[in-house]
Amino acid sequence: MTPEFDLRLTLESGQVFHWLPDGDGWIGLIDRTPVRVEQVGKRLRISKGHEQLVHHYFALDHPLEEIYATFPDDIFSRAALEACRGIRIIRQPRWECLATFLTSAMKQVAHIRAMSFALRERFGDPVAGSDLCAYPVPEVLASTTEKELRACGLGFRAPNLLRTARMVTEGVVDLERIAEMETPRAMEELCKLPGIGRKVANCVLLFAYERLDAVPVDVWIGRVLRAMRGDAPLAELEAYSRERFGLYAGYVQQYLFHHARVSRTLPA
DNA sequence: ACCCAGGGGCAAG
DNA sequence: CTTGCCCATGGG
Repeated sequence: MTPEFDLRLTLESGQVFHWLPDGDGWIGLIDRTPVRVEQVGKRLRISKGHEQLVHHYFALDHPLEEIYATFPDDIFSRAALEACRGIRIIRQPRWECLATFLTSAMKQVAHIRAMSFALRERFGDPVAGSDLCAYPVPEVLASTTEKELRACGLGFRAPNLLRTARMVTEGVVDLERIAEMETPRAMEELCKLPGIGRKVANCVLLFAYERLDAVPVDVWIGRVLRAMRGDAPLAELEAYSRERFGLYAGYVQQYLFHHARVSRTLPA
């Protein structure tokens, strides 16, 4: 007996990029712990001993009904909620989330997955009891070369990941300390890192720092917001969405994003 | 062949 | 403060 939750939608909604289908369930790593999860009707089958970890990771404590009650009353949001009911905003490890979304710039979800797996296999530690590798720690990535990162398919993102890994390793930006900051200050801090702008920083704030009002405005959300409000610069669209979507704007955004992506009914 | 992808950064207007 | 352009790479 679990609260409202859709495992498949959550894992396929473009928040996280390393889970693998396994029969009727999924296998993945939560940081360095290998876990298997399967949803049977309303029940969740979780690999032995990982119940607490899985509940926390998938944020099953988020008050979903209360969150839905704050969704705006327009045709876009209602349709997205109808189609995506049960998606939760996952609590991701900070560095893994930051680095992965740094590499996401101008890439489709399938490519982000491919780069993530390449980096894990090339530079991450193998995890005992699974075929998966942990996401490489900043210290290891900091000691690679741009060429090695390009070999993982990173393209122009390679120098950014390398320099960001170095800055995090050197403590120029402290990912733990950001957790204590007010969101605007945390945003400012994250944007010091090369390859991290407002969009990626908002992804990190939403998926790794539990700032549930953060709205990453990518090309898809940009289309939805322009359909709702008319053309405007990105910064204005972000402010508009947080004002209009409220306390859980990041949740609204995630539903709009996934719905737009799978239905493809919006104007280009 | 052509277009686009969960953008960022920098120069120029 | 805005807009334009380039940055690699792979899939449709």
